[in-house]
Amino acid sequence: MAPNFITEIIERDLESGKYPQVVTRFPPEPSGYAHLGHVFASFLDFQTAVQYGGRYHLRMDDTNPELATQEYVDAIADDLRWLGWDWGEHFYYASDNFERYYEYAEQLIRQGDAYVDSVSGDEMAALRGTPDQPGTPSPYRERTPEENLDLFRRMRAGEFGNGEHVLRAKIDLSSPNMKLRDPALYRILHVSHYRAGDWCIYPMYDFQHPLQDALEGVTHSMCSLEFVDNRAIYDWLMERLGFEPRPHQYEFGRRGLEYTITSKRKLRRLIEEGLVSGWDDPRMPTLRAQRRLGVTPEAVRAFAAQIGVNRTNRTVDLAVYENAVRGDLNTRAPRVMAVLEPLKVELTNLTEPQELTLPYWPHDVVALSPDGLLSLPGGERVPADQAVRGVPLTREVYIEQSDFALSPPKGFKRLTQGGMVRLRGAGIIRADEVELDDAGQPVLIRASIQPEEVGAAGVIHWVSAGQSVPAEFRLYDRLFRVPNPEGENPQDASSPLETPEFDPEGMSHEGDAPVSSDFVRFLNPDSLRVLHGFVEPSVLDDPQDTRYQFERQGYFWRDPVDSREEGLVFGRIITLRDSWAKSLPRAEKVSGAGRPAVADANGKKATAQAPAEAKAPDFTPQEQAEMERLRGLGVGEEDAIALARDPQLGEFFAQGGAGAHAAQVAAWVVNDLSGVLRSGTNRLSAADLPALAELLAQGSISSRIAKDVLARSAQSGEAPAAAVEREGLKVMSDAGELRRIVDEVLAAHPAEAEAFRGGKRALQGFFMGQVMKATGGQADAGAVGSLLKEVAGG
RNA sequence: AGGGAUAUGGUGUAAUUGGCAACACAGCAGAUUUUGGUUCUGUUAUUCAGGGUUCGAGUCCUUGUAUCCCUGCCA
Repeated sequence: MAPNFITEIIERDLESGKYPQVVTRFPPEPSGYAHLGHVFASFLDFQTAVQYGGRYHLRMDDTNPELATQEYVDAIADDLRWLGWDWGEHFYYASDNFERYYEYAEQLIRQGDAYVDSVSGDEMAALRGTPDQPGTPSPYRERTPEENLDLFRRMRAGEFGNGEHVLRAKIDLSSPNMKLRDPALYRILHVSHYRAGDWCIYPMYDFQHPLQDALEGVTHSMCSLEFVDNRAIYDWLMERLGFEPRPHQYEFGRRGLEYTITSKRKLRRLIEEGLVSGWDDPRMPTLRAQRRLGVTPEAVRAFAAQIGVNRTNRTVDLAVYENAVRGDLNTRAPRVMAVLEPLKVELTNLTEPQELTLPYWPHDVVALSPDGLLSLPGGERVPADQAVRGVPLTREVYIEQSDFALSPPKGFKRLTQGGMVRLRGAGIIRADEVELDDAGQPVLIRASIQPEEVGAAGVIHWVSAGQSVPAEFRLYDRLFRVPNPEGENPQDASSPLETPEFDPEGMSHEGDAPVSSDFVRFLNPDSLRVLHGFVEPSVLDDPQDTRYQFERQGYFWRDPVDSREEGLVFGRIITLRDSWAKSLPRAEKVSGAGRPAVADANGKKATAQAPAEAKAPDFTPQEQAEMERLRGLGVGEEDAIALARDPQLGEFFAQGGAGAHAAQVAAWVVNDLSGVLRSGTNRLSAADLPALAELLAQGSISSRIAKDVLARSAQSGEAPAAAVEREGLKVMSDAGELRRIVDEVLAAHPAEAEAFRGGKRALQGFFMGQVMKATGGQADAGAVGSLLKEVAGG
């Protein structure tokens, strides 16, 4: 996990001793299968704990009895274990603590912090008000604790029907944060829970989640950005219930993946409509599907590790995932050959069948091996010369249809009529005769093996026609044609035939169904191609879960569900990168593997806007008058605006009585002191500012010195001018002295100094900073600047 | 509209907290290659906009703009 704002917080907390160790948790709701979207969140939770020597919990957030099932619990835990996580005994269920939550709810009621409300759902929503309309108290808001307790107990006892009452926190009905307008804590739901049995009241997320964090001893509770507003409830609860030490919630931005959807509802729809074969259809983004596809846990984790963390929702380039998958497979998958779309070649001068011995690994993977050993498909590590398999070469072989062209495009490095090409490991052949079918397509090539000396531009793969194994090949491609299938994709042009009529007014008369926003129409019609071809016989001896690179085709493995000994089914995990296909015009592409031109996805980013003229801010007449008064004093325009609009700053400035130094004092107040003034941590007296300004005006201190002193005085309360006096601060402008320091600094950074002398002017700032550091900020910047220019220039 | 959050190359993140705008992926060019793969080398391109403070601003101040979240008895 690369450093991020959360690790920063953790390091601070660990250092200050706030917590003895980090405890995190990943809290999925068991109402669906884990998918690539969860990978990032779980990785952040788990890996962060690992990194700081803490522990991590897996927790099932199963407070909604209508959604949670044991099947999902098992599946999620299984997938996460597959990813390599081990939470030991720290596997929790929210439902294990229903009894304890209940006790805390009673405590809140007794404290007067919660009440039973008895209005309908609709009414409650109406009473909550709107963002600019404060809520109105429900008629039941002032029930006594006794009354509430009685009602709440009877709720639990099952005396009421669904929705008749709710328990609500009593917080603030007029809060601008809607979450704080007396959120519901418990609802009545006569549904039995898959684990907890016959409860009829269920805790809401906002009540349950913080409590569960606290009960587990979680320290840093990470969740996604949409819960920012909920943090107020979290903190309120922790405070009211007196948890100490207590967990804190931190929010991070979600990470989506291009060409992928993660909405449970939409994924379910794909299955229900038969658009994919199930939750483990290899095209699905679920972990089950990626497992079946053949992606390894190491690759998934490498992917997760590469994604950064911050507080913005972002969509990650699919290439990052593909890169992780390929990088993992390159050194994991032995090379063998398979022909997916066969074209028969007769080797007319091959008299006897041969058994070739070909290496599993290309030269570069061999070179990469640290111990010189290489894996056999079974996993055994052997010396390079033993990492081989037998491959039969017979008079009839198959090559790939796309590896022969009657009229080759420019740059074609494969077989052509009369041309030469190397059959991997079997020598060079020349196509002497081509037999065509009625449609003019080649059906048989008669070729002859040529001596090595003739040379060949390219190498193609092949299998023996008589001694290879028939197999089905499933070629998967991305499920969607567009990078953001859940967005609007206004520039969806990759399917010209289906492009709807452009309707600038957005008033299409046939717009009854929201078809345009329907993600299904972005499905890639070629996301699955099934081919029947042949694979070399060596694979029959290998373990079922061997991942191969079929040379020049991609990475494959046996479909763990559908492949049989007598009916091999290989699924393509991922293609090889193909810079040849990329360079070809669209029509000539061999397969649909090319990537559609990037249609800029919907609103992930502010689409560059015309230089919208900055609207003039609105000022009240009072502000206007105050600004003019300040301007009259000599205060700069920007500073005047700030002082006039922020009463805290304005007032502080006024106390200063700056007189002739008004402009300088105003600048300090606005630019350097606004932070401490607003946070209320300032100890500096405004009346002390003019004296400092006077020193600056006289030239005895620099503005850098003034700034530094100001910062210190804001903390200590000492008059800045007095601090200058006491610390003996003054501008250091003695040329000889400065030159000595500059030389020292240059000597201390020889590499940079050389680059600087060589003309890298950007280093000016670097050296200036070094000089300032060396002199405690007292060097005369102007003088140092000219010294440095001399160095760079001469 | 009220509140909240965010903004750095095409994409995802860094930047010693005011001092060389960097890393990875993608792109482009070249080298190596019995995989149009891999690897290696080089290279293009970035601080949302305007203003201010400063010797120096991605970072501080200010005014805007854009995007996302919040008005479930879901999580």
